[in-house]
Amino acid sequence: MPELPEVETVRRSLAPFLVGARILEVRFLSTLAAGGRPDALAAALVGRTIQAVSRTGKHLLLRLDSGLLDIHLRMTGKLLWNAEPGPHARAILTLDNGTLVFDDVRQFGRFVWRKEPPPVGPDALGIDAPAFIDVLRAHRGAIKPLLLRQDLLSGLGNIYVDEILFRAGIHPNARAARLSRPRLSRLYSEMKTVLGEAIGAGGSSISDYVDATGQRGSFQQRHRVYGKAGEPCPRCGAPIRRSVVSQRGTHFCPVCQKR
DNA sequence: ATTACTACCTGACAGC
DNA sequence: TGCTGTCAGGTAGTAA
Repeated sequence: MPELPEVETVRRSLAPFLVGARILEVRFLSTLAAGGRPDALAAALVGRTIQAVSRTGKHLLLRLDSGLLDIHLRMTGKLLWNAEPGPHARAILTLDNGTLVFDDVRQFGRFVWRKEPPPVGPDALGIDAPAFIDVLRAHRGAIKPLLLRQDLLSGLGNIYVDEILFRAGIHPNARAARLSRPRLSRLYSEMKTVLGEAIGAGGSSISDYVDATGQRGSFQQRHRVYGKAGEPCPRCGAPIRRSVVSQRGTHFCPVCQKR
């Protein structure tokens, strides 16, 4: 589910409750969520105070007195403030001012205790244009798989890559190293624009994404190609096509997006 | 370095 | 109703 705009929306909705709060109890209802060692992780958290809530890429980071709790929501993870735990609740953190429930149907999400920030590339909202262009020109492959690589650039996922490539007029299979600097510069500015708009809209709620207070996002109403196979391209009217690129459903306009 | 494929999990939905 | 197959916002691991 969540890509950079959704994780950032969760961060913003959660930070006012979490910053300064003390962790009183941690219960993992699924050992998977704790990476297989729920007792050790719970012990590292209990008694600590949350000093800051930050984000890099799709990782939500709670800074405690002694390290970082790295929460990755993967596909279906949700963090819910003061919600009743449902059938898919995987962890419950009792704080001195409320309760944080981690809900995750598919159980891909993870809580990881770290001393250092997660090993991912520069955040898509933080990277500057020259660095962005250099990263992409340094690789041979198709542009879409490169944009999805979190070790190169962190935060983009399947929805936003398709939306950004559409707005930049670049075909998902275009070879990154063969794109001109002006086209990559355009890609950079469209990336910033799309991510900014999506955060402003509270993210994209395709099926079940909600922020920490249960609010859905609305950016799905502004998707131009994602999930729109067969519908007319908003720019030229040609039918949006769906293909598979690096094992991911890929949506694009075969007329507007050039290699 | 790049690409392909499998696996991890569960649920929704289409088609028979 | 109920079975089967496909798909899903993510990523790690292995092999060619």
